[in-house]
Amino acid sequence: MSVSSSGAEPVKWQRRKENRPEEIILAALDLFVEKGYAATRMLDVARQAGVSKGTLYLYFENKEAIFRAAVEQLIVPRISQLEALQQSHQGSYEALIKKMIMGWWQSVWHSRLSVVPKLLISESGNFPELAQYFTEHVVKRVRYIFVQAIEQGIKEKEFIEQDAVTTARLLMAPIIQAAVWKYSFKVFDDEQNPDEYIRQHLHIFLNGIQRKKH
Amino acid sequence: MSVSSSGAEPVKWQRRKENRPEEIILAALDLFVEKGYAATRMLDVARQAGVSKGTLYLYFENKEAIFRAAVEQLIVPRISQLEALQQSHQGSYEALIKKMIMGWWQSVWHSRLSVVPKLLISESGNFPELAQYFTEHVVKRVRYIFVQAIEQGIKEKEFIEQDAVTTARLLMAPIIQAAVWKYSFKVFDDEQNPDEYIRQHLHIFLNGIQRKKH
Amino acid sequence: MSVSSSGAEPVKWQRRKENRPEEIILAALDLFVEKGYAATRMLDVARQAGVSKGTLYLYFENKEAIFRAAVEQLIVPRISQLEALQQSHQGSYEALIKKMIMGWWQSVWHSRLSVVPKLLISESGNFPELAQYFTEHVVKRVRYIFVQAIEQGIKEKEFIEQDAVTTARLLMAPIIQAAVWKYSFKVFDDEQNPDEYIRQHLHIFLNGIQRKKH
Amino acid sequence: MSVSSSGAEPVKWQRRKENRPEEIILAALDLFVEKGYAATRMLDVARQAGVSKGTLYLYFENKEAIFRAAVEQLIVPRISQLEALQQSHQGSYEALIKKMIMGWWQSVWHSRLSVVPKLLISESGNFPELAQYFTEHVVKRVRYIFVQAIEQGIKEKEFIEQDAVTTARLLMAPIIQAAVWKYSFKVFDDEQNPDEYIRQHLHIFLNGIQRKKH
DNA sequence: CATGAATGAGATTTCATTCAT
DNA sequence: AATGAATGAAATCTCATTCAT
Repeated sequence: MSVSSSGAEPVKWQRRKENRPEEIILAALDLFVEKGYAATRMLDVARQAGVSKGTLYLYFENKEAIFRAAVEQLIVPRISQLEALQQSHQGSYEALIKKMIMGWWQSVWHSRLSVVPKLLISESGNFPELAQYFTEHVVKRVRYIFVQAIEQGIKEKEFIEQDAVTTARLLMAPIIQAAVWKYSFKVFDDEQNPDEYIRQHLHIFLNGIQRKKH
Repeated sequence: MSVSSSGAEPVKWQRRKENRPEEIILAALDLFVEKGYAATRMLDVARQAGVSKGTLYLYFENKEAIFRAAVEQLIVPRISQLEALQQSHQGSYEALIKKMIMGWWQSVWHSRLSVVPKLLISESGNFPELAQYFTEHVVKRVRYIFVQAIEQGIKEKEFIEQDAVTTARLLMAPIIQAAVWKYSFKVFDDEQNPDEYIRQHLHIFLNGIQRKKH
Repeated sequence: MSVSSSGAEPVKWQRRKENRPEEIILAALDLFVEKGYAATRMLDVARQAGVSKGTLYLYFENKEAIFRAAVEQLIVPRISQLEALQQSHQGSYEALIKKMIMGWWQSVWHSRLSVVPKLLISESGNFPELAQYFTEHVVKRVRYIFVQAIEQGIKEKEFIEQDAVTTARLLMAPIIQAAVWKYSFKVFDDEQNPDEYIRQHLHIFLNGIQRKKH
Repeated sequence: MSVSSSGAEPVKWQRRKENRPEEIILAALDLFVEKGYAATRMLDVARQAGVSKGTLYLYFENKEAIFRAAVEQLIVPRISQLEALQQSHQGSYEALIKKMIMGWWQSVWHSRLSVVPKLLISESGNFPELAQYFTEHVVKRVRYIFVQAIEQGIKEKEFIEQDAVTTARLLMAPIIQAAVWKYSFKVFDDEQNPDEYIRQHLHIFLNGIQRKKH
C-alpha cells in the first residue's frame, strides 16, 4: 500500500532508518485526528506505520513526543510561504488577500496539514505548552500577515475603517472552521464544494469590507 | 421525579437529590471540555459533582451515557427558541438575521452551552453516533433556519443571488469558531471583545450580501 | 492459610483496609528475598498478598514504595530494644555482650526481619538512598551500641587493648553473615544448628578478646 | 583459537579478538555487581565491553550464559592455590591458618574476584543451579581446607576441642562479609583499613581457639 | 441510596534477542 | 565477524466498573 514503486512483497524486517520518523508522524497524525490523542494506542500507530511497537521508541521518546513532532514539523515550514507571497505582491490589497487566502487554502486543505487545527483544538487542554506554542508561532504569525494587508488597505482607502485584528479573525474563521469540520462532521453533513465555499467567503467578505464606490 | 408524587410541596433539602443527574452532567461537561473525554476520570467527575464514584453509576449506565446526556440535554431545548424567533418576525431579513444571531449568541456564548462545539469536535471520532445525532438534530436544523431567512431575503431582492446553504455556513462559522477558540486557545491568544467580534461579523457579512442600492 | 481463625471460605471481595498495607509488605518481602527486587513482579506480590494488582496501588505509590516501607517499618523499631538492654545492664561487659547478641539473635533470626540484610545487600546498587539510610540508621546505630560495650570493657581491664570499632565489626559479622546465608545458600549448604553457631562464635570471640588472667 | 592455527606468531592486533569473551565477562561483572543481574541491560554490557549488542551473542548464548561464565571462570582456578598451600605446609596450624587466610585475602580482596560473593548472594534466588554449583564447588571445598587445618590443630592439642565445621564457618565469615560489604555499603559506611580488619580477626580468632598455655 | 475499596482489562514502555546489512 | 535497527513478550501502572458494607 505504501512502501515504494516495486510492487508487492510484504517484507517483514525492513531497515528504513531514514524515513521512519516521518512515516511514524504521518501514521500518528491519521490516528490522532480520527480518534483523538488519548484514544490512539501506540500499537495502532505502530501498525499504521507498518512497524512494531518497539520501533516507535527508537525514534521518539514517548507518545507525547510524536504528537509534538507532528505538529511542529508539519506546520511551521508553511508559514514562510505566506510571508513571501505578501512581500512580493504588487496591486490592490483585495487582490493580495485573495491570492494569499487561495494559496493558503490550496496548500492546507488538500494536504494532511489540514488535520492540525482539529487536533490542537481537541488536545489543547492536555498539552497547554503545545497550544501556547501553536498560538504564538502559528496563529498570531499568520494573523499578523493578514492584519498588515487589511491595515494597508484601510490606509489606502481601499477598505472601510475597522479594527484590523478582528477583521483578520473573521477572514480566517471560515477557513479554520472548514478544516475542523472536515475531520469532525463531514461524513454526516451534506456534501459541499469546498472551493466554492472559499470563493463565496472571499466574495462576501471582500464585498463587505470594501469602501463603496459611488 | 420519583420521591414525592404529590408534586405540591417542594421541600428544599430534597432538591439536591432531585438535581443529582444535572449536577453530574455539569461537572462532567466542565471536565470533558478541559481535558477531553478520554482524559477525564470518573473519579474527577465524582469529585467535581460532590458525590462518590459509585453514585455516578446510580444515575448513568457508564461514562459514555454521561457524555450523551450532557450533549442532548443541553443543546436541543435551545433550538426551538430560535425557530420561534424566526416565525414571529416582522421586518427586513437583515433585521431578522441580526436578531437571530445576536439571540443565539447571547444564549450560547454566555452559557455553559458554549462548550459543546469544542467537545463534539474533539470527540466526534470516538462517538460517531453522537456526532451524527448532533449533525442531524442541531447543525442542520439551525442551519435550515438561517437558510430560510437568506433565501427569502434573496427572493425579496434584499440580498444578492447566491447559494443560501453556503452562505448560511459562512454566517455561522465565526460564531462556532469563537466558541471553539474560547475553550482551546483563549488563554494564550490576545484578549478580544467577543461582542464587538460578533457585531463586526454581522456588519461585514450583511454588508457583503446586500444588494447594493444605487 | 492466612486470613483468620474462622476456617475455610475463600472470599473474593474482601474489605480489609486496616491490614492491607502490612499484608502487602510481608508478601513483598517474601518475594523480594526469594527472587530479588527486579525479578519480583507486582502480579506476584498481589497474588501472594491475596489481592489484585490494582489494590497494591491503592496503598503504595509504586513498587519502590513497597520496598522502602518494608525496610523501614520492619527494622527500625527493633533497635531501641537493644539500646534499652544496654542501658539497664549491670554486671560484666562480657555478660552484657552475650546478652545483647543473644537477644538480637533471637528477635532477628527467627523473625521475617532476618531477610532484610540479604535484601539490602542485593539491591543496594539500585537503591542508594535506601542503602545509605540503612547504613546510617541501622548499621552504625547498632554498631555504636557494641562499640560502647567493648570500649568500656577495655577501660575496665576486662578486655585487651584494641580498636573497638573493628572489634565490633568482627562481633557482628558472623551474625549478619548467617542471616544472609540463610536466604542465599542454605538449601544447598549442609544443615547446621544456628544456635550452636552463635554460641560458639561468642565463646571464641569473647575468649579471644579477654585479658588473660594469670 | 581459530584464526592462525600455527600458534607460533602472536600477532598483537589479533589479541583483542581473542580476548573478547573475557572482556565481555569483566564488563558484565562490573555491571552485575553495581546494578544486579536483572537491572543490567545487555546494551550496557556491550558498551562497557566496547562492542555492539549483536557481538555479545556471537560469544554467549544469552545473558544467563555470561553470568555463569563470569562466576565459573573467575573463581574455580583460585581454589587449587589454596589446596597447594595447605599440602606443602610445615609448622604450627596457627601459622598455616594465618598463611592461608592472608593468602586468600590477598588474592580475593584486591582482585575483581571479590565481587562474586555479593553477586551470588544477590542472584541465588534466580539462579539456583548456579548457587548450588557455587556451594558445592567453592564454598564447601574451601571450607574443607580450613576444617582439616582446624581438626589437625585440635588433634595436636594446639586448639581447644570444638566442632571444626562451625569454627571454619566462623573463620571465614568476616572475610566474606567484608567482600560483600565492599560492594554494598562501603561508600556510606566509615572508612576502615581492610588489612587491619583481617589482622585483628586472626588475632582474636586464633587467640580464642588456642588452648591456653599455663 | 450512598460509599469507596477492590477488581482486572488494557494502556504505555522496556529490553533481551533476532537478523538484514 | 560485526553491527545496530527492528521485534514483541512481558513488565508496570491506570482507571472504568463492581459490589460488600
